[in-house]
Amino acid sequence: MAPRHWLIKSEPRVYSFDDLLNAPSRTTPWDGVRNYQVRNLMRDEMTPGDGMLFYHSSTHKPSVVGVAVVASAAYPDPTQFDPASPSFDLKASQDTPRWFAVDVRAVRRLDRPVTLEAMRGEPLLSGMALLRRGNRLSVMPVTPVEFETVLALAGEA
DNA sequence: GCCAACGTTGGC
DNA sequence: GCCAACGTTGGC
Repeated sequence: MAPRHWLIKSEPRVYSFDDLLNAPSRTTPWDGVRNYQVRNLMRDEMTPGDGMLFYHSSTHKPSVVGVAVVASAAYPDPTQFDPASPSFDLKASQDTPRWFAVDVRAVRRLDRPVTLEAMRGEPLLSGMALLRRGNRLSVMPVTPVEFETVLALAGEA
């Protein structure tokens, strides 16, 4: 199957694209996801090599700031089993994990971040899941055209 | 800090 | 299975 594309949101005060660039092997587990739609996307649809747009939310100028890649298949999110983690889930067990994570690796920072405002102004992105009213998913699918259009808005060929 | 939108929970 | 209450997200 052709590689798919995704957009992942993160609050930069919590975990920024720079944090990912500075992580060992520029890779981190994308764990702590506690939304079933997102869980299903990660578990059932993500494939290593899928391209990702890294989006900073809840900040002055919400923007896509970097490109990343899915770096592992989905695996049970260890934080669900850790009573010390804020993402601990009493109802999850090793036999029947509820939550999944994938590893995410930074590819490159965008020369020019692509702001939410800029994306709203681009007709090719009019159907983008991120721009739909009321959408709050932290991971969502992006079409190949949308992916390339965002890169074009960032000044990349 | 406000508030709209939406997911989850739990009583019935 | 309904739905009100509550919590969270995230742009503004």
